Amino acid sequence: MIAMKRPTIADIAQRAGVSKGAVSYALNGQPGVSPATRQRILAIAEEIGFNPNSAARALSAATSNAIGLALRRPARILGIEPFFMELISGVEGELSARSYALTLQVVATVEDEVAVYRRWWGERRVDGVLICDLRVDDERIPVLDKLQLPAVVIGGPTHTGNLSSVWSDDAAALVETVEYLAALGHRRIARVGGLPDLLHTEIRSQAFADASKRLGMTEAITVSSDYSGEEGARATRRLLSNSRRPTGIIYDNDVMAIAGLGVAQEMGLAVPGDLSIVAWDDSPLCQLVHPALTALGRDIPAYGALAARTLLAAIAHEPTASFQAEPSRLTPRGSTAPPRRA
Amino acid sequence: MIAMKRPTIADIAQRAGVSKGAVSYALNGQPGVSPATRQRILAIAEEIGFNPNSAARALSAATSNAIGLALRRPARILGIEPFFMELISGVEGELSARSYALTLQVVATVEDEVAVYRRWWGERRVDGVLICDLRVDDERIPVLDKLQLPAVVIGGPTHTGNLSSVWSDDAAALVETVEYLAALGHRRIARVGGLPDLLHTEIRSQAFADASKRLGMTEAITVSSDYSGEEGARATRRLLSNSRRPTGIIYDNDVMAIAGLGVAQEMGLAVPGDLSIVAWDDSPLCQLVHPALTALGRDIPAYGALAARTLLAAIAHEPTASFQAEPSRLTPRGSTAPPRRA
DNA sequence: CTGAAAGCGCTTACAG
DNA sequence: CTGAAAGCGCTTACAG
Repeated sequence: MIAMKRPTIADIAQRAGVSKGAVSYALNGQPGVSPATRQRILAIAEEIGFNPNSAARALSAATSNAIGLALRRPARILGIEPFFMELISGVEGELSARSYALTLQVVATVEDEVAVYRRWWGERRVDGVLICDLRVDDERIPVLDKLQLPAVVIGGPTHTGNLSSVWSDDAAALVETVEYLAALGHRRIARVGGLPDLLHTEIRSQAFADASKRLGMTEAITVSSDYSGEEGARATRRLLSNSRRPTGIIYDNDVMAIAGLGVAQEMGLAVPGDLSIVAWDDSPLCQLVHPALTALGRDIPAYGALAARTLLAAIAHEPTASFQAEPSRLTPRGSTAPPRRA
Repeated sequence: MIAMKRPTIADIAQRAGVSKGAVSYALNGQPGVSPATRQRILAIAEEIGFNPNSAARALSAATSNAIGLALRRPARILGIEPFFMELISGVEGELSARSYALTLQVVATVEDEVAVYRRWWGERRVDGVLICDLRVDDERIPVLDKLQLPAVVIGGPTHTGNLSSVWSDDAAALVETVEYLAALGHRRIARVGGLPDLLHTEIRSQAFADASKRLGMTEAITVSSDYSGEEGARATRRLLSNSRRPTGIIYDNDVMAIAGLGVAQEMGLAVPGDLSIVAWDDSPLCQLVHPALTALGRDIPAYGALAARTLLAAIAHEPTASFQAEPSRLTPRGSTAPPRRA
């Protein structure tokens, strides 16, 4: 068999006895062809297994039908956080329905990340990007704004410049958690927070401080970390070595919470008897350990899908806004209980 | 400020006083321009921040400068396995040096996966693809072959049809592990394997059976699972409920090993006293738990980089071959010890 | 070494 | 409703 040239709209036009323009209109659901002609064209396209050349389409329509996602975390940490893969699968659910592709890039620094955006936009590789890990004073925002690259922030809702965002109410979730621990009888609680310059860390820290003060907690400190297990373990060790150690700890991710559980066991403390543990971003990991971890969870794929829809709307120049996803909900499991009387 | 049109080679040509063709040659390092002209063109391109339109380049060069990766795992499982993110970061290290992009797609079924390949290739979205999770009788192989879509298999080295592959010697790693457990004094060991229709599962199962027989193990059974924590826990419970329970278990991934550790603790068995645990695909997760897990690890980013290089060579029509990556190496930690005398 | 031109496969005004 | 044609921004033979 001779290697066949891939079919083009010219082939379809020839077989249907119409112009290439008519084929284009028919294929794209545009007006300009009669229903009968459209049917015929569609049937031929289907029959010969036609797929439009994305480069040709991109070149003439000035649209790439791809969106970009740059992830700036060390591979070591990226891999063990289920968050991103779940987010990605939600994003793709939305994209593939419209034949959009996702271009992914792992970057090391914010300079690299910004360079990737410039290159992608300059090359017309993507029609827009999704931004993660919003910072309090985020240098990406002005760059994106200047570039006029359509972008949606996953996070916020403040500090997003002119960009739309999708966000969930972390403060509310944290208040719910502190109230839950207070109701169990905890008076000394701590929090192992994520990277301190991330906006959502700031929001959570503030909510934690406010809620614990309001509820009459005698101590309520936040220790910063980088989401890695090692840092989570180190922070836990420091907290538990204190003579007035906390009876409950809230962790900003699942990985650190699991590391914290390991440290407690290593130090001979019973969970939940001596220490209650709450993990943010519930994931299957939380149910792998013993006891299973009480966790704050949300539908991350739905969050990603919302972000993708918002970005697609921005790309289509539809009026967009910032959207609030559902807040994280607390699922009590075996790692939380009233504190044992000293 | 007026929104500026993005610069094209025509702009550069005009400013340099040469033809577009000369600009193209200069930019792509082709012969056909004098060193002085090339310098001048490059300087102008740099100055005005020129990036070639990827669609135009793709259309005329019939190359997309992107490769595709379709991942077929439920989002739930994909997220908690560090393997893929580490693989991806290794792949990208190789791609970004050559300005190649990675197009990622999460799929649910093999039919969807094959449909994605057809569409990508039909649309000329990608120049080649990387294939994971090779099966014993893999329907993707003949499709890719027929499509003439350049592809490299991550896995093998057998059952890859005409495709090149990168692989590591799982059998050797498993033999090393069984020998290690035997040297510690274990006589009854078990294995919780991955999906049974994956080729590497088959290879590991065979090696496990052979090695344990050769070393005089009285019992050495493999239980199949799907890599999820729930299945790992269930398999562990079943194995440990046996009156002649194993004193050591090898798990095909980290997640199941951690779940198994949880089950042992739940059943009141000491690890490593009553049960030794070995995890495949060492990851930071293995050091999160207490005791830390003895694990088989390899440099996954390097594995991904090798795969990317091989695919790029295949795309460039360079002669390619299958490459063997380093085998997994065993890192003993706290979860393995001589079995306690019953 | 350089220029002029065709062509990649689409989309989209513009005429009929 | 349909056709003929220009144009998107590159690459690449083909002449000079």
